[in-house]
Amino acid sequence: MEEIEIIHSIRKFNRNYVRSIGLLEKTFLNTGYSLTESHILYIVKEQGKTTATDINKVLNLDEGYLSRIIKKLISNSILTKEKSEDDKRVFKISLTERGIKEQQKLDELSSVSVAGIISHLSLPEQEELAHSFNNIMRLLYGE
Amino acid sequence: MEEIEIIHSIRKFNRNYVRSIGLLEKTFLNTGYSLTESHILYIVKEQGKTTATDINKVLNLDEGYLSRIIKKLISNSILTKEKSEDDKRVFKISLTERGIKEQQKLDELSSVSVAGIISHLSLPEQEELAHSFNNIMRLLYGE
DNA sequence: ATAAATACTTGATATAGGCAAGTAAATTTT
DNA sequence: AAAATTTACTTGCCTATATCAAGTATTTAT
Repeated sequence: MEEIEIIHSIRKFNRNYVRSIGLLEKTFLNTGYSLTESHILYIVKEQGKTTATDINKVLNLDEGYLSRIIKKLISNSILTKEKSEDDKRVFKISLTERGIKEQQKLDELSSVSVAGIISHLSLPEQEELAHSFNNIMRLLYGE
Repeated sequence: MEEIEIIHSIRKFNRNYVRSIGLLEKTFLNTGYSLTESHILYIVKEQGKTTATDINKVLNLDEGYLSRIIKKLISNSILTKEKSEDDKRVFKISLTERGIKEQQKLDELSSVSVAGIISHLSLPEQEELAHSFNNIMRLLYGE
């Protein structure tokens, strides 16, 4: 296979996939959260008590933008922050009770959405699909 | 493989890929065009003389939004429109000379960007990658 | 002839995202 | 140990992206 074909395959995928799966829409699965917000909540769930900086090691957002999103999520009682003991520049961020529930709801909705997208496939086909996605992850990000 | 693992694989990919490849950024590859604008130009190149409706069969944007983007691209001399003969509600849209050049530039930049992303891989790995992307395209969209 | 559907436009508004400057605390340099 | 630099986060200001609803003109269906 020539490089031009390889690039062509990837670009074709890029054009189609992101849009078809709704990742460009302003609100994520009509939840009232943006894709970025839902990613932040996912990361806070994963990392437990964390910091804006640590969140941004994953997301690489504009710092000011991230700060504002966190502020908003705090004012909506989804997140809380407390000043760190050892480094007074830092705020420890975590999910509130309500935040945990909301995150789980988003998680569930996301899974249902993906389930819908692959529902027309047989189980072997779904497995093949997962295998291809895993393959890409491994090749691009080494995991 | 269980369904939950399959869904997990896909969601993991979704979380990582879109962001890593820069498809969420406001301007596409620092070109001054948005991702959506560059998709529109790509489609007009592919379809030749076409219409807003036909573009939107691919992109599914808000009609008003698409109308405005086209308007902007026309005022920047990237696109032109002329009233259709047979259906007077319809405008035929096409690339101007300048539009053709701009589209080619975007095309080239996009390819270079993808080339960069896969540059750390060996050719066999790149082929495997392309194969995985093709596989996903086939399974999800039947091509 | 009337109603309904299609193709496109416009107004108003929300939200996402980007850039730059600024504060405060920690770390490094000299 | 004072000065300079870096790090963590915030705020102001702005633009672009996207959404929703209503409106016009033309075509198709009843």
